[in-house]
Amino acid sequence: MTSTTDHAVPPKRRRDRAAREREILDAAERIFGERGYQGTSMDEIAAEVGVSKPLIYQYYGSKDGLFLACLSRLRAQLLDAVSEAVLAAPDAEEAMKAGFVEWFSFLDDHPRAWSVLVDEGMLAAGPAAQAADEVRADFVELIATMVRLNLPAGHAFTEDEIQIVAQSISGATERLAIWRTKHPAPPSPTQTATTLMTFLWQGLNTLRA
Amino acid sequence: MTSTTDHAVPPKRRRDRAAREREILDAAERIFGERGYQGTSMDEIAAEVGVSKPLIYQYYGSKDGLFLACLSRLRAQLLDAVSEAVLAAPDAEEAMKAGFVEWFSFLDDHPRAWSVLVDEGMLAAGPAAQAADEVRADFVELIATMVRLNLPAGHAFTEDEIQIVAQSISGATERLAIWRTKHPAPPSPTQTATTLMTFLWQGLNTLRA
DNA sequence: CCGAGTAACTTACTGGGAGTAACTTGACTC
DNA sequence: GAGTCAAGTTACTCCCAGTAAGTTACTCGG
Repeated sequence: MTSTTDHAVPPKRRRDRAAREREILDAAERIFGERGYQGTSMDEIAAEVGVSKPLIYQYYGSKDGLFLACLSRLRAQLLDAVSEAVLAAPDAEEAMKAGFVEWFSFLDDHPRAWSVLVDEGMLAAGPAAQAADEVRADFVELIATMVRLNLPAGHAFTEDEIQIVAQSISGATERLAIWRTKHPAPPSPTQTATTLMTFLWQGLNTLRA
Repeated sequence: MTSTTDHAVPPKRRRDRAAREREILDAAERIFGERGYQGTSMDEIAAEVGVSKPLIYQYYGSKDGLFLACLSRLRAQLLDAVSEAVLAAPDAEEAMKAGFVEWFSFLDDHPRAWSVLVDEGMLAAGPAAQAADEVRADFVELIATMVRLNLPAGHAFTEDEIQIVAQSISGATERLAIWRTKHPAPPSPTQTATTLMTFLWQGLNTLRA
């Protein structure tokens, strides 16, 4: 008598591809976030999902591919949050500040996301590098747009000059995010954003006053 | 007759520890610079030096340890070059600009060094992470010193605020260095430094004028 | 010149993890 | 219920970081 174990534990049913991909991505995001890229093995992720390793390879191609997929999704969420804050602001100055506040807040509220983002340097070499750059480029473009809006109509700035400014700001925010996580008692997102904003807006020279 | 093969090809003589360590470090720097951290195997470095792998482990402990040693030496050279430029300048503004010019120039002239520096994110996790941070911290400290010198004597800035500014500038320069390597025709070190300097000094707001 | 001691160095291995070839199982269609 | 195709698995290979245990060259006191 096939002792139908009570109310039928659904014993690992098959799911369609999209659902499994999401499941795998969720698990990967969590584990990468906890242990970092190097510290995570594909077997571990497979075990977590309750699936075998080759399935993950079938869907994501490689460890880099899976990591990149996590990275892209997280970056997109972050970009959405920041964009929303920026668009809701009344003027350029407020927009930039709101963007910074949201950036630091989001990272405070999503520590796992954060770890994945930090590890993206891992992809510096290899074929995934270019894809990783493109993901990051969205952010620089948002900043560049804000910078352009802040310049007078007939300004004399070249595209390279605008890029230099936008890249600088992007690099600054990323470094500050890292700094805050190592700081025993980091300044609040608002405070950090305010100081950064003042500095970027006024410049070093006028800070003397 | 021990046929002294002509003018004695020294057939792999032993060397004292310090000399071997330097030899290993040089080879490691070159290969890490060419293939990146992940793409380099310890066997490869060992073969390059003409020595067996365990010797490298005896001297440097681990792959991370060896990489960190390369990183430290390169960072020290870079810091020296930049410090010298900064100290030779007549005032704070010139000092900062000279520092930026030297930073970008050095990285242009030492592409291998550069690749290693980019890959330092590789150490984000693991026990080497803290050591890597300390190496980088020297740079931030140099910048922080310049920032402090530029502020009036009885200023009202907290240490955290100064750190925010210094970290931002450091992050900006690193990101710009990466940007320049991907740029098909990057602006010259002087040009990049000038634009960055103007932006940092005047601030976004005054750029409008 | 010779043995003892030591530092430089090697051979030969383990373990773990990325990636893959080849096969099986379940669900749906006609 | 036979055919078919996607979902999924077992059972490997290879590569590479790291190590245990031994061997060889140099040095220094006698």
